[in-house]
Amino acid sequence: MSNLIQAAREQVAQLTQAAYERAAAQGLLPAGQAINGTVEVPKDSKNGDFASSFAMAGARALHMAPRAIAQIILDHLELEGTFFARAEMAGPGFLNFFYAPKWYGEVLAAVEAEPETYGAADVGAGKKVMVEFVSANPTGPMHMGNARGGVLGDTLANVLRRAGYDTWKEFYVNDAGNQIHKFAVSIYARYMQLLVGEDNFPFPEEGYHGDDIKELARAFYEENSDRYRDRKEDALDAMAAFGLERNIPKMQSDLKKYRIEYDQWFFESELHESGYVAETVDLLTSKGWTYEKDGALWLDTAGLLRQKYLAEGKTQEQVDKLELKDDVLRRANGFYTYFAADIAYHRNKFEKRGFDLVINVWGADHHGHVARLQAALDGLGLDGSHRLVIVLMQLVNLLQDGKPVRMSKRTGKAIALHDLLDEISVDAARYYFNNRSATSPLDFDLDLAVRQDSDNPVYYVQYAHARICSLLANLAEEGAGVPHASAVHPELLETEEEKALIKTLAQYPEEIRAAARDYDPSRINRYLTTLAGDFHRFYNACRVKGIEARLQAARLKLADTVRLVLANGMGLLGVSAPRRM
RNA sequence: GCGCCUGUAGCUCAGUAGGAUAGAGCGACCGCCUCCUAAGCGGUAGGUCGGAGGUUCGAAUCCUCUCAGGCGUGCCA
Repeated sequence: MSNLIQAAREQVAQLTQAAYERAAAQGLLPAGQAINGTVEVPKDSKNGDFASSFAMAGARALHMAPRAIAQIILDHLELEGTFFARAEMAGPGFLNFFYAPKWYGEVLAAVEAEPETYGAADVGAGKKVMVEFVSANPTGPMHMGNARGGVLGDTLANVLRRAGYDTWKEFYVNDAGNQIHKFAVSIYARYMQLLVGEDNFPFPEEGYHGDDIKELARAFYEENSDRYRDRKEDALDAMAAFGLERNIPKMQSDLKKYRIEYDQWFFESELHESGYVAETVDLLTSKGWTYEKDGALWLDTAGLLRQKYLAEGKTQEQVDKLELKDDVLRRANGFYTYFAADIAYHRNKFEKRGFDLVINVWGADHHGHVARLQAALDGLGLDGSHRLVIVLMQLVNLLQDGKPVRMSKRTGKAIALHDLLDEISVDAARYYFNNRSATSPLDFDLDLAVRQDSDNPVYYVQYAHARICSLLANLAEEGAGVPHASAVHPELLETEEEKALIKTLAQYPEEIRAAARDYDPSRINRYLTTLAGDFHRFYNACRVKGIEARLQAARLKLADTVRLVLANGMGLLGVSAPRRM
């Protein structure tokens, strides 16, 4: 049990309950009442390390004033040998508990016992979870939205692993379907323009306008000359393959530079070629969820959603008010839609590969697809409503000189991920894109980001780490090594700065747990900023070098413990922990 | 119209499963290195938590209504 906050919280509840029972046995309080008081961490540490609302919550059941109850509980508390040195009554009847030195010592020992994996939780219980993220179309370079999604997904997967999940990172490559056709048509148009002149061959309005398409056409021309001039159908197949063969490795290397590596790149084309899409659609048909209309095969999305919403507790009246629409799975021309392939892909995740939980990181502009995909999986008996979690990420607003720049892959104006990494460090980019929860839109001002050297919060955290490393090196030169936790006298760490710092160290497992629970890795950023701040304040208030030996040892141990937790957290973020700056 | 997300300090955002006097960073202003890294620290200024009702000992947090912004509502992906 390395979660000492949780352990102490539970102890408060037990101590309070035991005191109540002792008082009740003496007839001072009515016996046998079940009272659910909460145990909170007060905002102001003057109000203790924990506050129990037992007396207020029990006022009604016990027929007594909260403060009277609190006083009786207080008189019957037995704190000998616990994590707490004392307790007092305050305000409307709060019972405030204060840590004993023993607890502070335990925190240092807990980090020492498992520095690399400190913070581990078992909320995942070994469940197999897939995090699918970025999954950008391979028809062009990745943009800022992909950069944010990449950091979010990668960091989330790291957090979930630490929280006890068996995690798997995946990139879904949309190498089939209509947009690949448009991709090929675009390359073909640029290719023909090379051969006959730009004005003599029209570029399709729906095509991809970016310069990267021109470069692909030129490269294709250099390999094939004019061989494909009058063979458009053959050319499209060849060009699609050519473009993907160049773009996909580029995406892989860009992401790798960004320190993102996947367990698997899953190709949509495999689902089509193996007949798995057709099989999945047939399965939906056999379950009665499809019908034919206008030559196309439709999914009864409206029916599936009604069933889903009623199961979630919406009333019939509420459901009737919704405007639910059905979706096409197979067009009249025999081609399957993206939606059909997506259902098949997710069936594959659950049924074929046995994932217990699937998390997809999507841009918020795709939110309209969440419910219908979950409902379709429900229709297959895969319980998508509970096992498929979509983390919707608000989009990145790209700013230049404080003004918004429209991002569009079609017009080719997107700022590419590899351009970003030419401008700012991977550390800065990864920290920046994880600095807000997914639900809040992120402004990215390129001019600011480039200038953002010392202003960037990542340096604040890294600086704390470097400072500690330097401190440790200085003391090592004097022969003062970091002591074992059992040799530290925690009662010497008595300033507010030292105590606040240790409490923040103890908070780490809680942050991991909450980040995993809420699928919100940006908590780790905020936590590290807090920890670094607490350290900087400690460092400013408490000298380490050249003081009394036992106190120096205790503070040295504290500083080293902070170093370990900073490095641990930065590891989750994929940010480096420098020894000097 | 309907659906999802968001309204908290000048700006960008937190607010831990309803708790005590609502916080941080940036920006502004005033201070702190003969001493372990000043990429740091302290202080000041700045708020009717979009608005109105309701639930209860207690609401930024839960419910209803309402206002504003973003996104979506394809036989595109």
